[in-house]
Amino acid sequence: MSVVTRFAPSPTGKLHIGSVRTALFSWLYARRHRGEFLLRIEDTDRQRSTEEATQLIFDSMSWLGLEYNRKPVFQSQRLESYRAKASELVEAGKAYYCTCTKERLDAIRADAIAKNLKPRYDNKCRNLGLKPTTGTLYTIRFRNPMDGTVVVDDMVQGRVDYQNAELDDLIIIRTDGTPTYNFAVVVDEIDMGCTHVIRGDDHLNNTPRQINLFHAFGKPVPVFGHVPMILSPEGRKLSKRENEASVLEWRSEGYLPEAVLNYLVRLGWSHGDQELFSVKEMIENFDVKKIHRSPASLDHKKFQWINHQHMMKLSPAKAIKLAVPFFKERGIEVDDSERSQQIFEAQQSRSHTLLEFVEKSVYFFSDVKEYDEKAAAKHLTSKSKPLLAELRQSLASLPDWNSSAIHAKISEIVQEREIGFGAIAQPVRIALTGSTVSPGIDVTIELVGREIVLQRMDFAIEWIDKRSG
RNA sequence: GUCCCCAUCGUCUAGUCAGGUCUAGGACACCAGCCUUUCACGCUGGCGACGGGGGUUCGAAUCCCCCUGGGGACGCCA
Repeated sequence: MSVVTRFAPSPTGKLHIGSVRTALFSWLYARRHRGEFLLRIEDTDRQRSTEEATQLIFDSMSWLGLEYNRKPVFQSQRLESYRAKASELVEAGKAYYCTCTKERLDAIRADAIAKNLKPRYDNKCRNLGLKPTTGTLYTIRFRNPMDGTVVVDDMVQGRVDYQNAELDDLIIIRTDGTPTYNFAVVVDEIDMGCTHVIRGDDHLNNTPRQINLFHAFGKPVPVFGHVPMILSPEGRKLSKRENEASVLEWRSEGYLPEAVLNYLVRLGWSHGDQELFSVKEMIENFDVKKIHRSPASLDHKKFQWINHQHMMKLSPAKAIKLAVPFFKERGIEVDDSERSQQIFEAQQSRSHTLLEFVEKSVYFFSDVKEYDEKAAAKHLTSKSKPLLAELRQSLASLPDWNSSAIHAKISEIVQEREIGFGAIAQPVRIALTGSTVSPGIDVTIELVGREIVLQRMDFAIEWIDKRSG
């Protein structure tokens, strides 16, 4: 039988990276076994589900390249199926109508907690044989077995046993006719033909209930794999409110989708000592057995390093294409010219993210508005002024405008005057970029372009005059 | 409270299932040095962990028990 996995997020906010990782693992598992990967939107909670959140899920999946094989399934469009399935169970005596009010349920729950007992339904309606009547609110409850053991044979967690006595009769259809989570999931898993369910380990405790439901339907139970959660850098639970919990936030911070996947796949999973993976390598080497059982914390520095490694593999043409929107946000139009690509190549080893590349490269594309104060005070002085002036004249008449010719010219001046390379490089760097940080000065001069270089050097010389005068 | 899961450097992890080759390996970070026109990249070296206590065994990071610590579940949320 071929493998079918699925990702089933609820559209109630940002797409959490913990969820994204389970999506990745499910996707990887399906790809690895040449099976199918499906998407299901769990939107039965009408209060909390939103269109925007649904769109966010689609956007995240497509940005990451996590493609699903069929049209997404929306639980909200399957309400009739759930009701029909619930009726089936009632007719078979495996579920029953319950007229207990929310208030009564709250009361017995409060009572149990007060007595330090596990809160559970008291089975009041279990054997009443109630029939639905118009005018009274009722739910449908699953008749859970009273005794025996449910075994979860988990791909990640191993074998976990639960006593049926620990479980109670869960509501499967609410008073408004909508299904509850545990029920809808089982019906969907059956209808969608899911063979493997990989999800967060916060669902492990739901699994025995769901297994009983599968049994009630007489259907095979899928293979489960419960993966641990992702913790914040402080080792705490990652709240949905936190920005770093959202993948799309990572996109706007300039991270690459393949790097996000690489970072996430290494969180809780390993393949020997290998740190860097292409998507192809992940698929080839993915093995659920190697998923850790313990939760992992986020580490931004390592994420940045991984992103940097992927930045180094990026072709200049693609990098510019990806960076254009970031420049645009800053009001800078950048084309895909040869020059733009060379600028990326010059900055590639200095950029952890696309955003960092853009922020460090604005002076190539727009005016230098001001100098770094300290740097200017140190390097733009009456002492460096004649050096700037001499280089400016040489550059103005330099026959070949390329970095090696520029480098040769600077070397010439430096040798004549018997000074260090930096004595001239730093002042020029500040004149051209406003700061002490840039690619090699020869490359920087070349890529800023002759006309602008001359302008900025003139301005720097004037600036020195004004300062000292 | 009850049930369930987890526990190797600061972090991600290898090693745990089949105990010895582990005075515990790799990566990120950090520190020092090299390279050097700045910043990076790169290179070299350093710091740094088996949560605690009992067992079993000739031998335990690896197996068992207890403790501690962390997390999850116990909803007409998912």
